[in-house]
Amino acid sequence: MAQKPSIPKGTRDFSPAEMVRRNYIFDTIREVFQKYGYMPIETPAMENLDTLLGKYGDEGDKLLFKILNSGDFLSKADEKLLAQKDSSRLTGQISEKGLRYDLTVPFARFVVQHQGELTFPFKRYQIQPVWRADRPQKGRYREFFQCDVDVVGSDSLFNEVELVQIVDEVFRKLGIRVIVKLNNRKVLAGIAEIIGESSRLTDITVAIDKLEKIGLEKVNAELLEKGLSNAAIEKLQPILSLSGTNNEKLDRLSYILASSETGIKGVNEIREVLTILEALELKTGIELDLTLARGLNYYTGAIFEVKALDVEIGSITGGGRYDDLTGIFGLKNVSGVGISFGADRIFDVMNQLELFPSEVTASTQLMFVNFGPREGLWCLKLATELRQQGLKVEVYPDSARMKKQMNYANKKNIDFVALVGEEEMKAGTVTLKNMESGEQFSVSPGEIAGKIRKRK
RNA sequence: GUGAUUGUAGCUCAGCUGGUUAGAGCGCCAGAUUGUGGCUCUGGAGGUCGCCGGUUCGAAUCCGGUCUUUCACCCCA
Repeated sequence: MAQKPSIPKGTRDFSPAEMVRRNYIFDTIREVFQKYGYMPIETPAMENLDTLLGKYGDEGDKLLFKILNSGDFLSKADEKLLAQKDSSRLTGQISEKGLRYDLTVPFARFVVQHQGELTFPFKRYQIQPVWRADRPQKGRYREFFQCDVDVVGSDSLFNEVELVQIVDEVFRKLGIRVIVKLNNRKVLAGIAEIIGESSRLTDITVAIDKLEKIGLEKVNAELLEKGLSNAAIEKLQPILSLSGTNNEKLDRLSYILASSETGIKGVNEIREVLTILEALELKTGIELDLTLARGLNYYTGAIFEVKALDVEIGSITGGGRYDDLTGIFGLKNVSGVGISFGADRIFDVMNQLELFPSEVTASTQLMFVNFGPREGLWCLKLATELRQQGLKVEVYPDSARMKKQMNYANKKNIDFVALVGEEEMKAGTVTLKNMESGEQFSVSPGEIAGKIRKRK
């Protein structure tokens, strides 16, 4: 052992057992996306740094993984900056590429760059890893997968509705009970407006987003610290403590926000989405939650978040509408709305609740023990036939000691083992052994498939 | 970026206030059983005690640094 191998902080290997489960989640999500007419795209792991910088706020810029230029990158760097060890300013000279931070910004870039080839409204999904140089902690990694669905080029609220339908269908298929939380940035903007703190919208949303986690008092304390007036915080209280059914909340809100044009627009949008959803009779519960803010600043309309009902884990899916994401890349007036499924957290939820169906983890159904070249070849032929009948079959590659071969089958949880030695070949039979019960019988090759299928 | 925390065999961990050849369980390999896995028994392999430096006659043990693990904050999926 020369050195202990390891992987970078916050990254993970996935074992076969984990991969079949992860793929089950990805496949399920993909299938639903396609059912609604969304098509897959992929973008490079790395983007030009100027595509990424400035899109996620100062905090986000810090969390970008930057890629060193190739070659003698230092020779072109500014001597003074080098001498001063000014890393932040030096970065621009020695790095021009970075790993993608999310899928939404690369998607916006994609839309602008390929606008001539696309048909709008453009519906796409994208399942790829993203990277953040965050410090890892519970349920947070430096490399993780996002499953995004977005539609751009349509202002219709039908799109919001459709995304909720997709959420409903995905989680129903996976067997996870969830609640969809809905809010609207326009409502939040309206609230900021009527309490006279329009310019502090971001501070307000970041603070009230924590309401559930840290409580009303601490939220107020944070708002005060951010420089909001006592009067404004006072005015905010009845809004934060709003309760009742969705409709009751909406009625109260339209009264409170009456003087804010933006606020009322937001209320109406929520009302319309909820009304349509009601007509569609979804299984998933939908709750208007004013404290739902989501950090991402580019959201301008609806905001979604999905929480699992049976596990404490935070949100497992989230998204919203952004009116001008492509604007920064030079394409104006293209509105989009999308959501992102958090595959890693969904995985954790399903594991905890043991929701993975047994077929998902099923391994090889039949393994032929290898007795030697002649027997092996005979088995290879039979295995080929059985595979054509849809069975999962393998032939042990080496004529190793039988104990070793049986052990392999046992460890791999293989259902049946077939023994074909000299005797069986002469008699034209196969000795089939059920690895679970240990029972063993002699059958003809034609009976094998039936015996194995009967077990299910 | 801030504050804690962890690191000893492939894995999970023990190793008392520094003292001789660093242990256990599980796993692995071999045998009991040369065409039969899981159970049992017997034997065996496997460790520069994360790394670098310091204190000391002597360091897995104490000190400093560094990396790593986990957790909270910031932020976020």
